[in-house]
Amino acid sequence: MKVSREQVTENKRVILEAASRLFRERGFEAVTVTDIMKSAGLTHGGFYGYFQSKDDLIVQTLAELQRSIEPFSADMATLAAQYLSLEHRDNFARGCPVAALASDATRQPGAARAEMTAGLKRQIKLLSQIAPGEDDEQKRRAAIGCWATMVGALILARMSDDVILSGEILNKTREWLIDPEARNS
Amino acid sequence: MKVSREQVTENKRVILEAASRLFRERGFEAVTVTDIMKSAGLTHGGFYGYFQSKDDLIVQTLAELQRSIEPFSADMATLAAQYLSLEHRDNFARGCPVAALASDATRQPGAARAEMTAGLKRQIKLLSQIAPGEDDEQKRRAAIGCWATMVGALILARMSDDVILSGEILNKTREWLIDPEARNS
DNA sequence: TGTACATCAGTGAACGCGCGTTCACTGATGTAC
DNA sequence: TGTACATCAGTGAACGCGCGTTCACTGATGTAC
Repeated sequence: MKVSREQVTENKRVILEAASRLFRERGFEAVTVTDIMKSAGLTHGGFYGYFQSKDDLIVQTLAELQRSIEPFSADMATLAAQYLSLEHRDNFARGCPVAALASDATRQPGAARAEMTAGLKRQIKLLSQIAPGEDDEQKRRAAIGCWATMVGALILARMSDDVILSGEILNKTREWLIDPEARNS
Repeated sequence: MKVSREQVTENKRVILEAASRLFRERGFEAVTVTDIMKSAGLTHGGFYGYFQSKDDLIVQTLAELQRSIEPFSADMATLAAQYLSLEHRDNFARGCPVAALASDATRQPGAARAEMTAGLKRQIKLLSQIAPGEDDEQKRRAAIGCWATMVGALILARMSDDVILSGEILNKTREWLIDPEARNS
């Protein structure tokens, strides 16, 4: 049965939101079109009224995630403490898409890679604004270094099935990252 | 046709080697049992004489990769330069399994996660031996921090389809990591 | 050492299954008068 | 404003396909004498 134009707009939003959650939880391949539509309260057949293909959905989901990146209000130390928290580690669905989809995104075809790259550029630019350094060059270098460190540590912490090691990776990386005293002394 | 006992041992080695390469290139899901056996010069039917299931192969492949980690002879700066090189970025098949299989490994069932965790522990222990620091505590923290940074940077560099950005991520992270002057000054 | 036979690694057709995708149909929406 | 009709979003059965896995068969290996 046909639904109203407002409902169509809302449905597309809900489908993209469900896809965004499920992809981060289980990866692109393990999530089926039926899973996503069911999670959005619809049946699988209607999917192709909204998207050309599953690949198209992946691209639009990444585009949406990329657009939703906002400037950071906190400083780098606060951001690192949030990013490297146990809550973020355990919350795949609402957490960082780069960490959740790391190796999956790398293997996607062109259009998805392009959206991911646009997101990386935006993230680095925004991080540069709160990164330490005397000039733009130093700030950008610090932004890239800190960003790589946070993403890497979250991935390693999620990979470990030993909760002690997992927590240690998050804590030690945070200390190492934000406390200059603890680093090369 | 039956083959000799030596050939059987050799075949298992070749299958594991092919799996190790293909999994790093394309991920666990995208590689089929047929792909692996063909790459090892055999047909898919023989696979179940060597492994109980595809999951069993994944576990044994990770176990083999973990066992092959050797102590580092270079210092941290040299290691970072190798790890964050264009050659390593472009060579998935022979490169770091942690970076190549990051999000895939996280979603694997128990036995595979356990092998991955054993590998992480071994890697951190060996890196601690060449990490900077006045005592074991500091060395271990530096090992974890450096390791997270290298893994994260390689993943980000591989994610970007913009070669300029990709190279910049590798170079700036290397500078940021090994040059204390360039960091918080 | 040579021979006859049991063993079993490798082959490739076949299986059940779940996936992405299609399509005829349904019935509420939106429009023309 | 009310009515008759065209539109089209959503449904669910069905499709082709490729996957992991099984199995009857083949023929070289390894062994017993």
